[in-house]
Parts: sequence; structure tokens; C-alpha cells
Amino acid sequence: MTSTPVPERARARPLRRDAELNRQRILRAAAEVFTEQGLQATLDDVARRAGVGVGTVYRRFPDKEALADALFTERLDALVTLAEGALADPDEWGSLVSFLEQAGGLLAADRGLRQLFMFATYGRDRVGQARARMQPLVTELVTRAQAAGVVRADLRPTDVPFIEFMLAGVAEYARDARPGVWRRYLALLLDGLRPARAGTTALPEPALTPAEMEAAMRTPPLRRPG
Amino acid sequence: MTSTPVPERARARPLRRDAELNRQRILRAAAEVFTEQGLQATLDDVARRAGVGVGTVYRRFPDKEALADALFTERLDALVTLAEGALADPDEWGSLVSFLEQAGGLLAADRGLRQLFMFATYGRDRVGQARARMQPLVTELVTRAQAAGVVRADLRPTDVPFIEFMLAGVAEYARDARPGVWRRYLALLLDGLRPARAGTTALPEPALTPAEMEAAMRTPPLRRPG
Amino acid sequence: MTSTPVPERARARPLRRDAELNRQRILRAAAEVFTEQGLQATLDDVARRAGVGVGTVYRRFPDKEALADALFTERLDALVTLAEGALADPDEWGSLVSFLEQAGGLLAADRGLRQLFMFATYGRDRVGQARARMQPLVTELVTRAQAAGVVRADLRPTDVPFIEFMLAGVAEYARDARPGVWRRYLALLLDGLRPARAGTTALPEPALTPAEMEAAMRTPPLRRPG
Amino acid sequence: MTSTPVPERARARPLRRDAELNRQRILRAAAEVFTEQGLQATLDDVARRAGVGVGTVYRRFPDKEALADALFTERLDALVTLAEGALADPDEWGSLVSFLEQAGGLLAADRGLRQLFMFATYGRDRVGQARARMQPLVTELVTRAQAAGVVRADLRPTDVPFIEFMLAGVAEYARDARPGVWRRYLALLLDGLRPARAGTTALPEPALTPAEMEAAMRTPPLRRPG
DNA sequence: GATGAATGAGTATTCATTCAT
DNA sequence: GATGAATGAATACTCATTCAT
Repeated sequence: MTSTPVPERARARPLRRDAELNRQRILRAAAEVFTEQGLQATLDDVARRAGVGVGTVYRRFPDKEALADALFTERLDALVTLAEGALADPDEWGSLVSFLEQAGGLLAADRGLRQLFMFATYGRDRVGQARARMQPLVTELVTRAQAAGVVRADLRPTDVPFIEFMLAGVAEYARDARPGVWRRYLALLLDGLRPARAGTTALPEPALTPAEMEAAMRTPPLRRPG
Repeated sequence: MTSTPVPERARARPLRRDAELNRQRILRAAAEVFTEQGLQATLDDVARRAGVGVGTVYRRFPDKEALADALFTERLDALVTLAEGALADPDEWGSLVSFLEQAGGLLAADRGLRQLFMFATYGRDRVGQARARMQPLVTELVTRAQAAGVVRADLRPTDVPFIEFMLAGVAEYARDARPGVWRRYLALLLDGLRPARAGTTALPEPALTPAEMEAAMRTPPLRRPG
Repeated sequence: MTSTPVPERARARPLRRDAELNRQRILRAAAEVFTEQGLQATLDDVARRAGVGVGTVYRRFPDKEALADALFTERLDALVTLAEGALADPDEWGSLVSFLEQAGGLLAADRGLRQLFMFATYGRDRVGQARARMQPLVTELVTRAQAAGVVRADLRPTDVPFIEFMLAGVAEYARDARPGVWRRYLALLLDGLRPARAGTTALPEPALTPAEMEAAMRTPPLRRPG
Repeated sequence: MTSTPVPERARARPLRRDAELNRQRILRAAAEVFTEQGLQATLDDVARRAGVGVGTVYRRFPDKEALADALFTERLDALVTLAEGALADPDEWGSLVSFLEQAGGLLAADRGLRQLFMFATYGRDRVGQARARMQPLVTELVTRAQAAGVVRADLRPTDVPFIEFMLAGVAEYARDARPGVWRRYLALLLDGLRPARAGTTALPEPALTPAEMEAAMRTPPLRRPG
């Protein structure tokens, strides 16, 4: 913070130290602002919170979408970390549960992220990449649990993100009335994840394939048609 | 007052024929447009689609909110009808399932309705009324199933709308990639609704009370949903 | 008030009994509505108050301006009547005073009329005709008083309407705070109208000629230039 | 804080040069446009005249009211200056006359200002402040003249603004036909202001108290002035 | 004739994005 | 590089006026 405030600047690409600093500031500000107000927050809001000019925001991120995108990526990175942590836990069932819980916690705390998930006009681009990194981890989490017989056999890795979407739906609706209820519904879902027993129905409709998952992400934002 | 100084004024609704027709056209158009684009659609869009001028839309509905409201009411009425139909079915489990399925179908088909549910700036007022009419029906549906021992004892009537919210979350995300997957997750949830067995966890976090449900509806939402 | 309120209807033109009735109703309604809300009142407001449809208003008056115009004329007719009454009074000073007072009272009671006077976008057309009828009366009032030596010699008949405009200005500003203050300023003006004494300045700037008065009335309403 | 990690941020107003220039341009344009068209002029009109985009106008002034307000303030400041100048003149009568004349000139030249005074939807807040600054000056002007015996004893300081309103009324009506006639009526009024003589009536109706003056300003005015 | 439904240009305001300093 | 000023298309809503019934 004190020394070498200005970068080495030898190679072309890497941002100057202070530029990178600004980038971080903006991302942090955007996270806060979007978390509080949702995605309709103004870029001026973000800039003000970050203590920079709007121009600076635009220098770092081509447009609002890109900023949301970057944020999205960051959050997904957090999810990846969570998944990695979960995998490190040898408890097949417990690790899955804890992953879903922590992911739910992230989603419940962040309105902007929920909007991105549910009505994303922004940010779908980078998701693919992040999801790609997630996928093997989640797959491992799921198959390992299935191998241990603690999770129903017809669960698919792509079901996991959808479980999160469901929790996001709950969290959004109850956001003020009772921010924590999503845990109730996670419990319900967890019971549904257990191995088949009497009365269990096989899951109809196959899960989305990874390719479909991709496609879902790329769905055009649905702006005005005319 | 005696000699008819004023011509025939007083027939309750003379030209109402075409006016009502237009009202229907507008509602139909709004349904389509909101379904496709969500609530950020312009009233001009609606008017264009209906083939009328904006002024006509405003003549019928004081503002955008009122239009969404009317639409919402219509849909919620449909839900009420669904619940009534379900109650008429003596099969305790089947009726609940069929209700959830049909409600899911409605939600899945209508992006505007989903937004209304989740990010609504509009229409929360009427939801209360509709929910009020729903509540006894849903309560009956749930308690009857519990009495018959086909549903877990700790399920509460206010859980039902949340199940719908979850399905809405799924439907929104997969809306183009695979509009029907929500059925897969309904199945998962249904398995979770079954009576407690080994491995079932008691639901943590109490369900929302009806009062909290009310409060959730009245939560000041975001201004623009996108 | 009781007999023959409606014209003989023999020739082609005169309105049907009920049509004329409607015309009166509309004028009465307009008077009320404009008095209360000023000229920005909607023609729908007027129609509603009159208990007729807007279409009827438009059948009787080509546009809003014409309606305001007609109203204006009506009021000016009242002024004419006032002037006639004043002339009947042999008291040269008293009659002038009483005319100004009554005219002031009319103006003070009617916001629409004040607006018409002060910012008229409407109604200037017919004023000419009414003013034409007024002029000889007012002229007589003034010259008679001058002949009797009770009014300053340089007062001109066209000054009279301007005295009204001034009172209108006062009345508008104090309309709620103290509706009656205009009388205070009328008194001030009356003192100014007295014959010249020591300290009296001759009036600079000639009064408007009748032709200029005409012109003032015809001043284009000053809408948007582009 | 030591090594300037952030580039020069903090110079109180860097580019303000051109911004301030634009602000001036906008105010000037608004003055013109409002003067010509009155307050119903569009902010687009103002922007067009100023040669800037509407957005720029909105960047400088939160809304139309604020712009009118700023303009109003400027003008009222001019009035205050006028009053100060008048007080500096030792001639008790002449200074009062010259103040009324100059104020009349301002009002006569500016249709927007007249509307603001008489039908203002805007700007009433600041008027209060300006009036507050004016009041002691005007009071001094009046009482000094009364002490010198050159003005009638029953004149009150709150009469002064009303004299202006009267002149505004005249000026508005004759604005095109003869912009200068208001001087004629000022002369008339001035004669009325002279000390009581034979034939002078005591002013009926007390003048407005300062509190009533305040109240008059706060009167909810008409929405659109035309 | 009367009615009130329909029309659409017009108004204030917002906000993503560009660009001169 | 950073700043924040400028831009203008877009949006919800109003109201004078026209016209089908």
C-alpha cells in the first residue's frame, strides 16, 4: 500500500498496480451495490460507491453486462472453492449437504446474484467457463455419494445447479420476511435426494445435458423484440 | 325531468360491447407480451400487439401496475380453480400432486407471472386476496393428505406456494433450453414430501406464518426487474 | 328565469330545446370547473360535471378554446350589464366606483377568468365584440365623471379594463391567503383616479387606443415556436 | 496518501470550467425561452436553445422546477440589489419611485417571471427567502418615506409586492400591443400613494401580514400554467 | 343528436454509454 | 489513465380531439 504504487510496466498486458486496484474497488463496490439494490442499480451508483468516476468503470469493463459478468464469475469461483472444500471432506453425504448449504448461503445473501441466476439479462457468457471448472468437482461429489449409496441413483450433476436455482427462488421471495427459510426447503430437497425407497418415483424428464446447460446460459436476454 | 329533455341517457352499458372486446384484446396482448418479454415490456408494446393505441390501454387500466394486476388476478383465479378441482378429487396424494403439477405448468408457461411472483413491483395487493382464497383450500389439501398418512407431518400449508416458487426458479432458468424440466424437480420435491422414513430429517426453520406470508408480499420490491 | 329561456326556433338555425339546454349545462359546468381549477381543467372534467359526454361538448363548441371563449363572452356580458347599471346611477363618482368594485368582485371570484385575462391562450376572439359593446358605456361613465370634475382629466376609457387586470393580479396572488385584499388596492387606485392636485404627475405613456386594445386581444397565444 | 497512488484526484473543481459554462448557457437559454413562451416551455426547448442535450439540463438541474427556481432566485437577487440601490438614494420619494419602476421593468420584460409570480407551480420556496431579504429593505424604504411625509401613512411594506403584481398584470396583457404601458399605471398608483388629501379614502382591508404573505406563497398553485 | 371509446403526439424524466479535458 | 460532463433514446403517462355506435 505504501511502496511502488506505480507498476513495473514492462510487458504490455498486466494492469498497472493502481489500475488493478481500481478494478478491485469497482468489483467490490458493484458487489455491494448489486447485492443491495439488485441489477437495476446504476453504474453511477457503482462508481460513486467505488469512489471513482463512471469513465473508470467503463475503462475496466466494456459495459454493464461485462461488469455483472465479471462479478458472476467471481461468485462462481467462490462456488468452485466451496466444491473443492467439500470434496476434501471424506463424508460422502455430509460433504454434499454442506456444499449445497454454503452455496445456498451465498445465493441467499446476494440479490444481484439471484437476479443474475433467475432473470439474467447479463452475465451468462462467463458462466460457461466457471461451470466448466465446477462440473468435474460436482460430478465427483455426486457420483461418490451415489457410489456410497447415500444418494439416489438417478440424480445427475446438472441437477445441482438447479437445486440452487430453487433455493434462490425461495430466498428471493422471503428475503425480508424470513431470510433463512431457504434452509427449510433445502432440507425438503435433501430428503428427496436420498436413495429410492418405497413410494419414490423415478425422476421423469432427464436432467439437462451439459450442452443444454450451456445453451440455457446463452439464452438471449429477451429484450424488446421490435 | 318529465318530458325527456335529455335523450335516453341511462342505459347502463350501451357501446360496452366493443369496449369490452378491446379490454379482452388488451389483456390477451398483455398476457402474450409479458409472457414473452417479462414485465419490462412497454405498454406501447402491449398496445401495438393488441392493435390499439396506448391511450386505449390507459383508458382501460389506469397504469401498468393495474394491467399487470388484472392479469395477475386472472391467473391467480386459475390457481384457485385448480385448488378447488384438486379438492374434489378424493385421492389424498394424487390430488396434491396434480395441483402442484398444474400450478407448475401455469408458472412455467408465463415469464411475466414468474416475475410477478419473484420480483414483482406490481400486483402484490391482489395476491393477498387470492392467497386468502387459496389458503383454506390448500390447507385442506395438505391436512387431508397428512391425516391419510401420505404426506410428512411437518409440512405446512405455507410451504405450498414456496414449492411453486422453486419450480418457477427452475422454469425460468431452463425456459428455452428445456421448458419441461421443472417436472423433474417437482418429482424430487414430491419424494421429499413423503412421510418421514429412516434418513428423513425434520424440517429446520419453521414455515412462514400466514402473517409472514402477508409481509413477504408487501415487501417493497425492486423497481425494474431486469 | 322562468319564461322563454330558449329561443323561438322558427328559422333553421336555433338549437333544439334540449340541445340548448345542454349548451347551458356545459357552460355552467365549465364555469364551475374553470373557476375552481383554472383553465388547465380537462374537457372531460367539464363534461363529467355537466353530466354529458365529451362528444357533446365538442358538438356544441368546436374546441376548448371556443368553450373558454364563450364563457369569456358570457362574463363580459355580465360586465356590460354592470356598466349599464352603473350608468343608471346619477352619482358620477359613485357609479364609477361601484362599477369597478363589482367588476373586481367578478374577477376575484373566478380563477379561470383571471387566467383568461392574464395568460389567455384562449378566448381573445370574442372579447373584441363584447368590449365593443362595453366601450360606449365605459366611455360615458368616464367622461361624465370627468365632466363633473370628479375624475382626473387624463384618464381614458381604455384604462378601465387595465384597472381590472391589476385587480386580477392581486386577487390571484392572494386568492387563498386573503381573497378580499383586492379592495385595498382598488382604494389605492381610486385615490389615483381623483382629479389632479399638487404632487400629481401627468400620466406618462398614452393609454392604449381602442385599436391597440383590439390588437392586444388578438395577440397570438404563444405556444411552442418550433 | 504519501505516494500518490491515485492520480491527482481532489482538486475541488477541475473541468468545472466548461461545466459552469454550460450551466450558464442553460440558464441563459431558459431565461430566453421562459421569457418568450412562459413556463409551459419544454426542457427540450431549453436544451435546444442552449445547444445541449436534455440530459445536460437534467445533470445541472434535477428537474424543471429546480431550473425555474434557479432563474427565479437570480431575478429576485436582482430585485434585492435594486432595493439596496434605492435605499442608498437619500431622496425618500424618488428612491421609492425608482425602485418600483425598475422592478416593474424587470417584471415587464419577463413573461416567465410573471407567471412564476402569479401562477407559479414552481419556485415558491425561494421566493420566501428572497422576500425575507427584501422585507427589511422595503420596510425601510416605506417607513422612511412616510417619516418624510411623502407617502400616505396607511401604506404597508407588504403593499409593495402587490403593486408589482398589478404591474405584472398590466404588462402581461399589453405585452405585445404596447410593452411600456405599465408605466402609465405605475404613475396612477404613485398618485394614489401620496399622502392623504381631501377626497382620499382610508385603505379598507388591512394589508397582508408577513405571515399571510408567507401563506400566499405556499398556496398550492395550479399544475400547468396555461 | 349524444355518447364515450379510441387515438397519438407531447411531456418530464432516467440511464447506459461516449468523449473532451 | 482517470474523470465526470454530455448525450439522447427510451419510458410511463396525459389529454385534446376524432369517430364509430
